[in-house]
Amino acid sequence: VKEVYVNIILPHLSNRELTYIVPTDLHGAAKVGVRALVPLGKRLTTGFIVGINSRTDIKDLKEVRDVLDREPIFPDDLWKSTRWMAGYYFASWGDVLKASTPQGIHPETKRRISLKEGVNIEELLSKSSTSAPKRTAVIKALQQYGKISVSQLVKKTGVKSIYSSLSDLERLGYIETEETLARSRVKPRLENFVEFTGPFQDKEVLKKKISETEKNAPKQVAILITLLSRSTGTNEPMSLVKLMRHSKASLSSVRALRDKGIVNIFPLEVTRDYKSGFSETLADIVLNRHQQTALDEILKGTKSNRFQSYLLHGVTGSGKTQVYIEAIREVLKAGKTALVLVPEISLTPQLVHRFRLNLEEEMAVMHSRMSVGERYDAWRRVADGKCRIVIGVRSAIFAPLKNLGLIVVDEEHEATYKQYDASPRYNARDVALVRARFANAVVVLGSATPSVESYFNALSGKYKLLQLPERADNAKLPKIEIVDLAQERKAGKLKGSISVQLKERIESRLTKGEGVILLQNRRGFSTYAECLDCGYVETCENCNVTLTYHVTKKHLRCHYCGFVKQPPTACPECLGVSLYYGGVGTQKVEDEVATLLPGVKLVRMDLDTTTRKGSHDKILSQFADGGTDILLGTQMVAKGLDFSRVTLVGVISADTGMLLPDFRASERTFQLLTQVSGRAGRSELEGEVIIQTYLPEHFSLKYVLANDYVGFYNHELISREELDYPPFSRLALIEFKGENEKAVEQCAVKFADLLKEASGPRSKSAVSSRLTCKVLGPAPAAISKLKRNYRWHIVIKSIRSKDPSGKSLRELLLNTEGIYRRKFADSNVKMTIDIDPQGMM
DNA sequence: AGCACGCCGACT
DNA sequence: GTCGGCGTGCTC
Repeated sequence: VKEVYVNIILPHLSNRELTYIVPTDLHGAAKVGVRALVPLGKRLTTGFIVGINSRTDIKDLKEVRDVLDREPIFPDDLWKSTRWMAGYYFASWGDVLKASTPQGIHPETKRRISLKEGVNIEELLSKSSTSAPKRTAVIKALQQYGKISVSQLVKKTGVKSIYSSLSDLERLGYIETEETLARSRVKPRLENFVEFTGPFQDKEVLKKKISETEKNAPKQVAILITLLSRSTGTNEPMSLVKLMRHSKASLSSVRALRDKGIVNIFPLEVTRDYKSGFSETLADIVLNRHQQTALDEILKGTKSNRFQSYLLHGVTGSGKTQVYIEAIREVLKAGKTALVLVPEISLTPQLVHRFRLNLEEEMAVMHSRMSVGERYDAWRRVADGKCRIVIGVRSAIFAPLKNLGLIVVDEEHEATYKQYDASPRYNARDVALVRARFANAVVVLGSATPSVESYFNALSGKYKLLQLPERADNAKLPKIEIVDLAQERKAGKLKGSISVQLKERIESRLTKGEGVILLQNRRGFSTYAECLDCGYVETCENCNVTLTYHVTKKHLRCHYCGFVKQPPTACPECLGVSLYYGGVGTQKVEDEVATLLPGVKLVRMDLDTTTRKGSHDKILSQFADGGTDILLGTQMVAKGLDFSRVTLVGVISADTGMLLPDFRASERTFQLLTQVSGRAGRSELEGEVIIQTYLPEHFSLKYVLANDYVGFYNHELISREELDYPPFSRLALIEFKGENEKAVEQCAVKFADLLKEASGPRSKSAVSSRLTCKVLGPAPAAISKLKRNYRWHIVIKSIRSKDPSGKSLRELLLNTEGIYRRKFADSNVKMTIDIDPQGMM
């Protein structure tokens, strides 16, 4: 009998493949791309088969326990994309594969621990309480929580390296462990439905029955009428919950009808589907000249069945969405599928809604607020080919669509496409280009304010540039005006953060019944709390940042780690009692508006008011139908909203992001201000924008004012070139963090030394990174301490003209990382590599 | 990640 | 010698 071996990739195990023997009965089932259940150490876990061999030199192999899929669960283009990601982003392929499948579909054994029956705990505790604190903590936790997993036990006790204590306790017979194989934890959701039984599907029979029942059971009649009106002609079953709600009847009434044989109650599988509470009616839309030209170009690409990429640069309100929709329509007609990426679903309810109205096609919506079950359902519907359109956030790039024809990346400049907090640290926009290449599909990157990198690529011919220079409904672009706050202050006219000019404009718009949007890109009340006597500023215990005062909760809070404390009654340094709440957050603006314009209905939209599911929709629909006059918020209010009644946009302070220590600070500011300005005047009503600033001379503002994207781009490009920043280089950010400040610094210094050695003028490396890479740092990060961890950064700039493919950067990093891990790595210091980082804070 | 193993200091 | 804590390194 021929032997069969498989190479398996497991999450967390870097990129090492492990080899297993395939038992004869699984020979047919083992294929590349399917998952296998395999033993690892003393547990069972799920891995991906990435190779099949008929021989191996490795001895004492374990056997594959089971094969979990009949066919590969990824289409080929996605499979290849995940492998590319692992290489490009320095992630383990296993981590990428895990990130690209819904949680809970990979079976794994879980160990659960409990106290053994009949053990004298008191005796044990008295014996070990002083000499063995860890054991004591474990026993007490088990006493309190019963049977729990090791990870929970670690959380509850706060004990690190718990395993030796556990094995001792087990050996001594105090505890026992139980291994359970958790099969897929997510299950299809079942809901009860109600329908008429056979005889009562006849209307005459039913009417007779209704009049018979009328006198003694009014509730039952209400149910029957509701069900009848809902299922006219079709006899379609109705959800039990809905039926009860609409007929205001109870379950017992429905049951009574079932017992009489009039209705059936039965479970049906339902998919947990995203429904936006937002509504809008479908207008008859005819593409204008520019839209049509752009669409025609895109369709040339889709018809060629070859990879092609486009940058759709359309001013705010130019109707990019309609171009996407028409392109998708054609792609579907050709029997292919489409993927739409958006920065954040809850911020773009109108986009999703417009897709639903325009395309009569099942679509899967994937966003960050979905439950595990919802994610699984959406993923499965796509994998089973039940829907051909996926619209979703960053991780939707992993949607298992087969026969992919088009990927749209809306607002391609948005930083949310980059995952920075966990491996794989990928940018979904860039992965979209790679995936489309593998799939021979078309990519459309859309934005009113393209990223400098993308516009550069478009001008250099890497992408085809498509322009929508006019607003779709002939609306004019808004008039933008700057208010110099420094001058206002000097003239003694400024009290608080709202200038006289802005106040007057708000009043005049409100008297006309029009809507106002106010932007202040800081949440909370004040951004710092300072003692007026000695200058002491309240800072976070865990992070090197100031605390924000929240007037709603009356506490100081850290926006990075969530640390909360009460504001001090006296200064802890000098015992002074005059605490000054400086810096302006949305809550302070809210207060000022209430004082300045009494009686005005304002709603605040920021992270603090939108934590609950559906709160976005609520706030927005209220504002849309005139229930509120002013929508005030952080950058949330700048994105994707399209309300015709908004005629005035006020920017409380344009300066919040301008001076951040990040090479993209100007770009971010330009984008935010242009985007928020675009919210004003979207129909016949002309819009105006007031931007308040202490830096009226800043070049970003000048181009915002002139509505001159290209001007901004040209200006910014020069400084990018001077400083070797993207698009002239590719960046790698290497971060070191840990609780021991000295150790973190030492690791960073060591790593930087290795880098400089390898990339310096005397380097002998084969593909020399000499002169192609520049090393910056090591230096403490801008936020030098975060969640108790000290942080140091190294930045590598790989010059594109000398290293176009990034090959020499990769080599430099791989070699250096190897030496570092072998010789210098300190387990108390965590090192991460972030390729193409978005923020460098 | 999850787990075992082995080293080392404190205590018997 | 033995026990308990902690760091290191392997998992086919």
